[in-house]
Amino acid sequence: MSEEQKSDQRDDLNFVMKARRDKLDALVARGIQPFAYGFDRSHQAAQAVTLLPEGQEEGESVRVAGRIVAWRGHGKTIFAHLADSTGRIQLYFKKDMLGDEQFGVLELFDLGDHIGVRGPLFRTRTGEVTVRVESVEMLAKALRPLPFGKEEMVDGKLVRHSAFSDGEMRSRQRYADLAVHPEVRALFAARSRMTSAIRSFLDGRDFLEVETPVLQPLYGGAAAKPFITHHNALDMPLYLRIADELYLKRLVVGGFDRVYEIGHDFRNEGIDRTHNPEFTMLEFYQAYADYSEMMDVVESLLTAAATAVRTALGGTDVGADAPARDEAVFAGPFPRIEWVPALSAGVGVPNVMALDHGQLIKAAEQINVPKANTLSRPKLLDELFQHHVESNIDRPTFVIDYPLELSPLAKPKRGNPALTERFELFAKGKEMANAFSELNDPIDQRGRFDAQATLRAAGDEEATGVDEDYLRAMEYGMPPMGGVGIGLDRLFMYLTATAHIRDAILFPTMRPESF
RNA sequence: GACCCGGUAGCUCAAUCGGUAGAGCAACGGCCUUUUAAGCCGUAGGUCGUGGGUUCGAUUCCCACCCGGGUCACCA
Repeated sequence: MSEEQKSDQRDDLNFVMKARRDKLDALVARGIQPFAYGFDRSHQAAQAVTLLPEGQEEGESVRVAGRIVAWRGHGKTIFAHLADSTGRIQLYFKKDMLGDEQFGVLELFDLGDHIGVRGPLFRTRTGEVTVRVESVEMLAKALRPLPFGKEEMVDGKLVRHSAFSDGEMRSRQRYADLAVHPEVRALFAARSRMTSAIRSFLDGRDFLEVETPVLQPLYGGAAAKPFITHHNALDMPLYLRIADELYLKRLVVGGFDRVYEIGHDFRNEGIDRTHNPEFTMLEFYQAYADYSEMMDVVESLLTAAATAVRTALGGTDVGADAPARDEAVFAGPFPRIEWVPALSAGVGVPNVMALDHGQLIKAAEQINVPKANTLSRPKLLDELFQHHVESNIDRPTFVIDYPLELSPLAKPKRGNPALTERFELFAKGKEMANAFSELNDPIDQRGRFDAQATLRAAGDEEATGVDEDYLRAMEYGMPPMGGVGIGLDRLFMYLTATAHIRDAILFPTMRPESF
């Protein structure tokens, strides 16, 4: 930055920020360090409030720290609220108590400043537990006003006035969103608890958490457009992974019978209510298990995740209608319905697989699938299934035994090679998990890779190449195994009834702002 | 990518059938020693998303673009 720009900086600030800079200067002039190194807290806010038993008027002295979130001056007294990660506590400043000099410094305080205070607890006329402040320290001056709204309790419900509600700004400036919205913090805290619970669940079943490459020379394990980057020293392209699958299964070849990974996958596709270019995927693989064993695992895992979210949300206002809050939703066993009979019943025919292409197009047109006559048979079947079955599923339900033509990565079903040993878990009409008895025949696998390579050569960007290294691993002998993939953003959205993925991700991908 | 909606003060919003804009909160000054959307009096604060066009005059009408949202397409 040039000297010229630097000197101009203050002139560019709006009047609100100028006033705060002036206060900062005034603090320094009075010998007060506006950005402290620490503060010796005795209690968190929520904890301090509980220290004064009902009926007691005066209590012990506490030291609490946090952000000023409300400020009501009355001349020679001031009431304020201080908020930390646990909650808020009222502060009472009195000129007689602090003395002229300390009380005068309070003129230089603003909403959003971090301060630390010390003083005894007491109960105000209205019964609120409050700190009678005997000393106060500035911990960090806020030079930019936070978009605080005002709050009011109406019939026991919190009503916000002039709240920070612009969705774009809340996503871009998540720090501000979190700073002024305790319920947003509660939601993301619940997400963290959900992830922890999933880790504990898998760890408890002897799964090993591993880390596999995000930068990959070949991408695979799903059908999606990748992000491409370049490694300078090796002078070669690298892809950001679209799935963890192939590396995790290499590890099972290596003798780790149960592995899982929680990490980001990257797909270079559109952004909408349920898609973010990077998202959190859980994949886990269990040697010697088939898909029916994995259904039991998924059922327990989902219940553990829901319990964690329910516990974390606790008494907060977040997600009153969240499925996680209703224990009954997760009471097992989850219903299991077979793909072909379910769809046949939905369409109203004895066996949907017996329909020819023309009949499928007709059925698709009846439910207003656009350009139905241009779609392939698998795509038509999928459209029909989404409409007649998926969208009607409310409580967690396993759909099992998909047609082979819809499931190129799954092993054929024992006793019926037209089907595969595959299940998907659905809830509220959305896919929660996808799992198979994993293909472990390297000859079959090579054939499927070759087919992909042909598609790729024909211009299908989502088709993958032949992964010779993965085939080599499989040729060494890959035990049979069950594998499951669960998109954690979507799982969390379901559990908390969050409608937009951007509200389930702390920093969703957005176009950059110009500054 | 297509279509629709939006972008006005720090925040939440209003208005202008074309004559350079208002409110509440926040801010600033004053009064107020138990308030809690504190109150009362006063003050200040805006390149009306950006760039062009039409016009005596554009925040308003037209065009393009940027940013966001929605619907659709895409995403097995």
